[in-house]
Amino acid sequence: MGDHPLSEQDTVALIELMFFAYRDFVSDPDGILGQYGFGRAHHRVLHFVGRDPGMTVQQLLDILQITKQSLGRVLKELIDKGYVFQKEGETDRRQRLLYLTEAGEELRQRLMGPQMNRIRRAVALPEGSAAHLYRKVLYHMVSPANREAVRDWIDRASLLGEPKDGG
Amino acid sequence: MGDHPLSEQDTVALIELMFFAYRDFVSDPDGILGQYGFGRAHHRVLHFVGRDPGMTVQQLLDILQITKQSLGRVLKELIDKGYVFQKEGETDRRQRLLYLTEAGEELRQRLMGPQMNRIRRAVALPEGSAAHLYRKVLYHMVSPANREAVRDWIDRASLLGEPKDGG
DNA sequence: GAAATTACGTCAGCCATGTTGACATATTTA
DNA sequence: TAAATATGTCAACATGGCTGACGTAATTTC
Repeated sequence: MGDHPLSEQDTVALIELMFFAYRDFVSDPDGILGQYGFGRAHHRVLHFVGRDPGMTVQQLLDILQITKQSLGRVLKELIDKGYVFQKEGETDRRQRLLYLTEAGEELRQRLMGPQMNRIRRAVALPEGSAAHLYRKVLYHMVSPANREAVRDWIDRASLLGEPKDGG
Repeated sequence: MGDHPLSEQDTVALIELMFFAYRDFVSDPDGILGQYGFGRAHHRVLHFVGRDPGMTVQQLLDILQITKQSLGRVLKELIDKGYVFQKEGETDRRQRLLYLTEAGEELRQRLMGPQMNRIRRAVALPEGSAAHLYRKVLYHMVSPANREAVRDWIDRASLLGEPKDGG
């Protein structure tokens, strides 16, 4: 079942939909971020730190796949403006564990709202269980070399109900 | 059926997958583009012009949703390096209709190859008809205000088998 | 205990690609 | 003839990537 490859037509349509969907997907947060003098890069940091409070700088770099210099710039701004703070690691005092302040968590939620609505709207189709399939499809669109890291993140993140510390 | 909204957990996982998937989705073309001294912006122009040869500059602007100054820069480079050429409109001589040269079409195909593989791989799941659902999901992730334009594009592009002109 | 490695920060400069605002030219429409 | 349209271009600026180099504190290794 289902190993008829997609037609060229259909495949190209999906490529283009990926472009349009992503463009609009990030447009809501972009508008909010502007009010704070932030950009997309700040959003990513807020999001992932909020999901995994106490993560190290290196862990964040691994997820974002950018250089520490790029991260440094936005991280500094988030800290200076009071949305993120750092704590010295207890077992390894070289580490600067990352946490959101209350304002940071509020902003993170505010940014996530429209995207959650968008996802829920998109997945709430008469066909029903679109969510499961969609998740699989997006997962398989990640490069094989990155899948373990992505799966680790998703698995680990799903365990992070309560903040570990840092208030 | 299926109007139970997605759990917060699942929704956030999809938001993150969208980020990871898009990041990797554009990574293959990025590598190729580097060899030509081009970037993502050039890719978009090559792609859409190749899909709709003879389109006007304004049509391209509407699809990309960028300013004409931004487009102007990359378009000029693509023309100077011989991947795109322009033809005066026949009915309206103010227009500069856009076409790919042979080199442009070759590069476009080369850039599209890895993305087609990626989509086909992602959609070829045991569940079978993921493609249809996936298309719907991505479509519904486009902002309502943009859906008509996106649908128009997809519909129109599906009719463009043969180039209209321009050799 | 000295040396190497690691985690992190920072300075400086470069590049790609988006933005706004202003202005010019040719052509079409009213 | 006047106004609107399609396109191009100049200048300045912002964001967020990048490389390369260097510094410091802490940990690990020999």
